[in-house]
Amino acid sequence: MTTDTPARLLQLLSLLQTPREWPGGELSDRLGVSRRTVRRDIDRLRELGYPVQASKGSDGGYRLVAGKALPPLVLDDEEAVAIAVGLRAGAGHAVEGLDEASVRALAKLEQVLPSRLRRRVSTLQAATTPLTSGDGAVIAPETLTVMASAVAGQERLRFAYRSKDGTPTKRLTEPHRLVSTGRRWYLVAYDLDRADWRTFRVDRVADPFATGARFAPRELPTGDAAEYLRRSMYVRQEAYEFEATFAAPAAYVAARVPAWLGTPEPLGEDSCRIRSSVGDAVEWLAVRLASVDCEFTVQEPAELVQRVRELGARLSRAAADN
Amino acid sequence: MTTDTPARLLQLLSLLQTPREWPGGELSDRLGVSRRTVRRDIDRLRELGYPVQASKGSDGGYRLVAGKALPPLVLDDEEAVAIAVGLRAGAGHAVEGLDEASVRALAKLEQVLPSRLRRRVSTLQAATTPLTSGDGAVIAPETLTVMASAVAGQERLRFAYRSKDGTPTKRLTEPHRLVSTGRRWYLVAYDLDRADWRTFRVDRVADPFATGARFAPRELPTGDAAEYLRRSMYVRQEAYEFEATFAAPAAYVAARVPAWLGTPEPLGEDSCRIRSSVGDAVEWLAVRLASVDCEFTVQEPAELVQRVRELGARLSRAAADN
DNA sequence: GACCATTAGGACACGATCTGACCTAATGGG
DNA sequence: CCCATTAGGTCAGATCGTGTCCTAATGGTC
Repeated sequence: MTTDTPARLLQLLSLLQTPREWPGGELSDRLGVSRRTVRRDIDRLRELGYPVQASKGSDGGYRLVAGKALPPLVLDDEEAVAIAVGLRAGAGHAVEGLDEASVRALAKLEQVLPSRLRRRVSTLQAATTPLTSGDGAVIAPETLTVMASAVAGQERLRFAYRSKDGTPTKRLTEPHRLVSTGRRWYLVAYDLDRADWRTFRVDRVADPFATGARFAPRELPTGDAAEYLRRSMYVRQEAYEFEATFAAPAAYVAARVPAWLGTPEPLGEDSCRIRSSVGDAVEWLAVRLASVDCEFTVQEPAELVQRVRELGARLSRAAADN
Repeated sequence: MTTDTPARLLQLLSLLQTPREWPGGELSDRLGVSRRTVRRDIDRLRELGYPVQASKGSDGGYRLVAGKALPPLVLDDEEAVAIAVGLRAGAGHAVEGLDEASVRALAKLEQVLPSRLRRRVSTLQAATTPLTSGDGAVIAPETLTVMASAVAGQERLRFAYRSKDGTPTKRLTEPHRLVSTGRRWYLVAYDLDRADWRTFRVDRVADPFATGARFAPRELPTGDAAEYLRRSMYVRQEAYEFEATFAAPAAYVAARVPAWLGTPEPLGEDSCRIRSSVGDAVEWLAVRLASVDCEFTVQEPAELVQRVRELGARLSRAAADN
């Protein structure tokens, strides 16, 4: 009665998202309108493109099914927190090509997340393994979401940056795009003080802050942000070539190794090899190989071999002592 | 013009969820109504509880900020896929107390996920490390979501179950609740053939299928599903006690170990100890300890010590060969 | 087969609501 | 100071939504 039609439609949408059948009578009770109006509302939703499936007969009812477009998701508190925590935990090591969308979704969610839920998210998140790039470079999820919002909103971004040799600087930028390379995050931005394009490693960024000042997007000289990043990476030669052989079928190994690490090529029935290039996360790679749970050998690089040897010795000490 | 008011409100809500400022003029253009109507719509949203912040002056505009309640999330395709993949990946090892909500959110999302996106999700998900309970027991995310839907919709659930000694059986149940114990998933359900309550390990379930037949919820004899599970677990005595000492500050270790594994207690400036009980995931625990990246020793149980020793020897071989 | 539940939708009348076109006021930035 | 923005009042007319009647069709159960 007092609630108007649009509000009722939203409420109806949220009810229908519960995975169960709703008889018209129950809906009309909940919404406080007549059955006829409920039918009309369902019609309206259908016209809007949300496919409401109806089953006739006794214990029939309405139910929202998969359609062409995704309806607005109506989440309860716990579900929202679960998604936020899940995305934060996964933000660093998500599937290739999906991490940017993941951060965008997180930014969208956190933009409207009530503060009480925000507190719960950060408490729970503290209980999880922190977001590390593999070699201990920790990225706060807030950093990523603030940056993603600034990119989307075309707002200038101010932050502190620790350059490669460790000297701290302050930057004022026009953020262009956030790019992830499997394990590391980069910001491609126009540096206003230096009057040129730069790429920044996100794990070296501190206290990012959207100034609120809008800017008109510039044309990136190379065209694509990912390609621009690849070029500037290429100059720095950040990759190691590595090679490891496993005494197990390729499928077995593939299932236990993240895809961006490379695809195992079969060397026979019970043996396969991965050769690929990887960033400088040699420490982390050793542990990852150990978790495959089969015999293996490492060929290159020397650093990795050395690291595996050390880890083996450490484990032997751990078991021998006491 | 042709779109009616509720549709326009939903559209407006989706526009405002982009993290940027929207001037009234642009909104009125996009929505195809007059500026005055946009103002009125904004008013309506505010009355519905969605806090729309407005900034005056040139380049001011509207923006949706965090309020008391969570507005319906309007996601684009990529964001939806990112969330689905993220939740699937995290469903097995989510933070304690959040996994059930996480699965619920996933079920809600997948219920309305268009089929083209569903395909993308499963492709991408295949590229990720599969969902394992730590000791190789793999759970398909579909299994969890089908079960969650059946629980929520009070529909009977039919599935194949591999009992402890490996014999396959078929079950017809009234699913009551899905419970996660940090690393393993259980379904508490009323088994119709056996006419009694049972708990099922989800990793032993195959081909779950909601029959569509509704049922009236029964009273669980013990009251709480989690408590019921705990009792039937207690009988089976599934836990090992373990103890490990690290040559690093407690904070350092805490940051590199999942919280459910236990909290490190400081033993001095540069040393700490974790003692806790854990399921039967000894193989996996050894790798996890190795990833802490500091010297450590393992005291108990004997299986874990043995496992660490083996892993050390394997790594030494891996580095020595070639 | 009969019966009962459900969804589906037409017709109509009354009232509520929505919209656009005018106003004026207030505010922030350059 | 000027220009952009948001904010809101008022009014007339059209539009829309609602509840109360109908009737039809369908699926399950006894």
